[in-house]
Amino acid sequence: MITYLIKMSILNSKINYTAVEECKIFIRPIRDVIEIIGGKWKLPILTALSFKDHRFKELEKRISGITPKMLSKELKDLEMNNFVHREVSETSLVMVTYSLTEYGKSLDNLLVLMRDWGINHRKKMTSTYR
Amino acid sequence: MITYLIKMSILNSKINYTAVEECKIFIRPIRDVIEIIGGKWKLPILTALSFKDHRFKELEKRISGITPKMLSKELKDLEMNNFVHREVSETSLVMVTYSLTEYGKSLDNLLVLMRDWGINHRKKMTSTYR
DNA sequence: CGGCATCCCTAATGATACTG
DNA sequence: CAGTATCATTAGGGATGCCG
Repeated sequence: MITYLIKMSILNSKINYTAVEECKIFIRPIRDVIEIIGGKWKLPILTALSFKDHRFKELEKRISGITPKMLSKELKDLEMNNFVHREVSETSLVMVTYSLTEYGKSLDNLLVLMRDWGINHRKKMTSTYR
Repeated sequence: MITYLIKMSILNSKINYTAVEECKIFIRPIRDVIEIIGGKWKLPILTALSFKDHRFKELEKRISGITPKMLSKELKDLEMNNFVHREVSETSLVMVTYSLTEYGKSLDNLLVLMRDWGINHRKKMTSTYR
């Protein structure tokens, strides 16, 4: 029988595992993270919202190059994951305001770690090859 | 004049920043990370190599669904980033062995954090919507 | 204003066959 | 065995225009 063991570590442990484990236990949650913050526009949107709440049009103007279609799609994704709050207030015109949720802000810790790792990696790569 | 300030935090600080800052300082390194471990096959390859060194054909068999073309490409990427070491030894047949480098193993810390965040997020999402 | 619907294009991946 | 070459497919976005 195959023994199913959960590794606390992913790459440093010598515990055997099956292809199933490889996929489900380690990879899926990491993929989730990548899906959540990956793509071309998720991070620009999140950082924009971290500064202040934005209306749809404001975001569109601030994030240069984004189309309303993509903005709409990405905002929906972020809202579905509870990172972004969407609030409609009908004055005379339709007005929709997007804001970061507390949960959205809690992404920050992870983002900082990823950023620092990335900065370090880039340093390493550029210093190695010259 | 616009003041250029580096935020230690990404989403929790109220310091203003320009679109340039948004892109270059925070987003690019995070994108780097995503590019390095993203894609369909990078993580399966890394986890496979973490267990033991593999030859090309072994990886191809172990990682179900991958084509030699993709395997070759992904291995090249990983090698370029210094995560994977490629060693050719000519016995009677051509034999190429791939292994994780120490630097590749150092990815582990970050992967564990991402995984744990992802697991937690998935829990949160499934408990919320039922 | 805040979006959706439609068409379109390219880059990434897959399938298959082949080579040193 | 360890890949490469070629063709076929697809999905992620862009461009544009329209609607409540």
